[in-house]
Amino acid sequence: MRNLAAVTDPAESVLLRLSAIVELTEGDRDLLRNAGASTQRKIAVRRELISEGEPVSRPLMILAGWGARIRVLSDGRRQILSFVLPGDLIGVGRQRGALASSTVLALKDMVVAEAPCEQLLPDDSSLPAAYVASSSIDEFYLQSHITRLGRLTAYERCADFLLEIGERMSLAGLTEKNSFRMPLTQECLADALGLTSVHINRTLQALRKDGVISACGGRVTLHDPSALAHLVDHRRAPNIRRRAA
Amino acid sequence: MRNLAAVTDPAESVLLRLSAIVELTEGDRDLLRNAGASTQRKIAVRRELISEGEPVSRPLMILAGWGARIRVLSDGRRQILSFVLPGDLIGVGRQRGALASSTVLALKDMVVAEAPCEQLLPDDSSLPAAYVASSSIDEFYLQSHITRLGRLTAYERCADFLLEIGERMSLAGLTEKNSFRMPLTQECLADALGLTSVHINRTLQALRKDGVISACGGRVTLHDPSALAHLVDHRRAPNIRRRAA
DNA sequence: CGCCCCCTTGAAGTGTGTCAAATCGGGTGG
DNA sequence: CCACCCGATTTGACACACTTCAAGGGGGCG
Repeated sequence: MRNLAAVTDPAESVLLRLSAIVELTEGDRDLLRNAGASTQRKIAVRRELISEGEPVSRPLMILAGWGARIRVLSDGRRQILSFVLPGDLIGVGRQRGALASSTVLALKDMVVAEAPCEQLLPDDSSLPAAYVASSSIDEFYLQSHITRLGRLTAYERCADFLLEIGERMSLAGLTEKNSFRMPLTQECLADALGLTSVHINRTLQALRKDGVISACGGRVTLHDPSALAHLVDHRRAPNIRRRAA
Repeated sequence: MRNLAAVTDPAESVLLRLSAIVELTEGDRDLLRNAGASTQRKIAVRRELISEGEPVSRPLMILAGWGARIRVLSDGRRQILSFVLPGDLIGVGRQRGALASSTVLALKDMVVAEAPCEQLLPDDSSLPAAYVASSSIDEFYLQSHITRLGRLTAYERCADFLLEIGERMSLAGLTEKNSFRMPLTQECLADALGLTSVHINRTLQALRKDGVISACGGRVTLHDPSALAHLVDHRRAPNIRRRAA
């Protein structure tokens, strides 16, 4: 049972996600587990994990909770650039001391830990490769988000977005069948998808009416992900080693 | 005269851009100039520099020409994710052999060369730092693009976009005062900014009528960049060492 | 000269935004 | 256990930014 494991080991999501990217050595796993156990700290809702314009701290791994990378315009308009999920790494492959290009906000209480430092790894470690691959996956999702905002309708944006989150939650071992927790308000969805919360509401209703998703109590179920993926021409991240299953 | 220098040394734009990011050693400059002279090749318009889903080749530096990173949907809709300009690096900090997440297309005839290989650099080289910083700047621009598409009006999108391109051209030493060449069709602009070419046309007219830009013969002039930047809440890339001037 | 691509313009349609009010649901205090 | 409150969701009516469709014009190039 993956979910039970996630409870026992705080770094479980990170381990799952990274081993879907590269083959981790046993040493790597220990390093991650140790870092997860010894350097973890909590970030309360609404707190900023990283603040735009300030020097970034050490690279972090996300053990639990949801965050969002955001930009806020001077008149209050807000854009969510990406969501930060358990298993994700942030700030790896950045030069130390560089200024953050955007703010990362905790949407739910989060637990984070410091990612093992790249300079102090054994020679046979595959973590450097994992870090590089992890950031190319992040870049892929940024590109997908651009395409969503630029060329998809509201209906397609929602569907495509839910597919992506489902994929990412699955990588972190946080799905059961095609269902996962998604503790986002419709206003958050709106800020991510470039719409208003009113329109998000109507669009989600349309998706439910069409029977492609159901949602209740912060839990989303995709009824037929592959059919939906085909419908909205959804692309999955390349460079992920598909599980045998 | 910077422009004359750009003619004499093919790697001039790369040198200018990278030295705005980090302090380059004399050895670094030689490496870049040599690579620029010895490994350069041309890419004809409409040719793909990188093809989505295929393994990426060696990291490249752009010596001349314009390219675009694109995604195409199955029904023909197209989104331009970013533009590739002289001085840019592409594919640095990616694991060799990984699959490309998007296609890079030459919009004009391009000249590219292989970027000096990270493994073969002298210890005092600052190129690794430059590569890392260069890709965080790329990421910054992706984030800006998301914000443009998600939360700005057509008018703001165009203005913000032109400011960004002006900034980048200036880094590569390709501006004169506030004017630069921009060989993009309005359809390209539309595909980048998530609009139709018809609407781009009308929006550019509005910008001209308001006296904020003028454009003729593929040359754009921004009449008062800082006022415009303030108007549309434009943000410049962090981590760029401003020239003393 | 004539073709082709790109830009330009007009008129009409629609997806999404705006504004405002009602309802729901979960927490809190009496 | 009920009364209240607050944020989130839902609904309706209307407005408008942007799209669509279609036709015309301009400039480079064979």
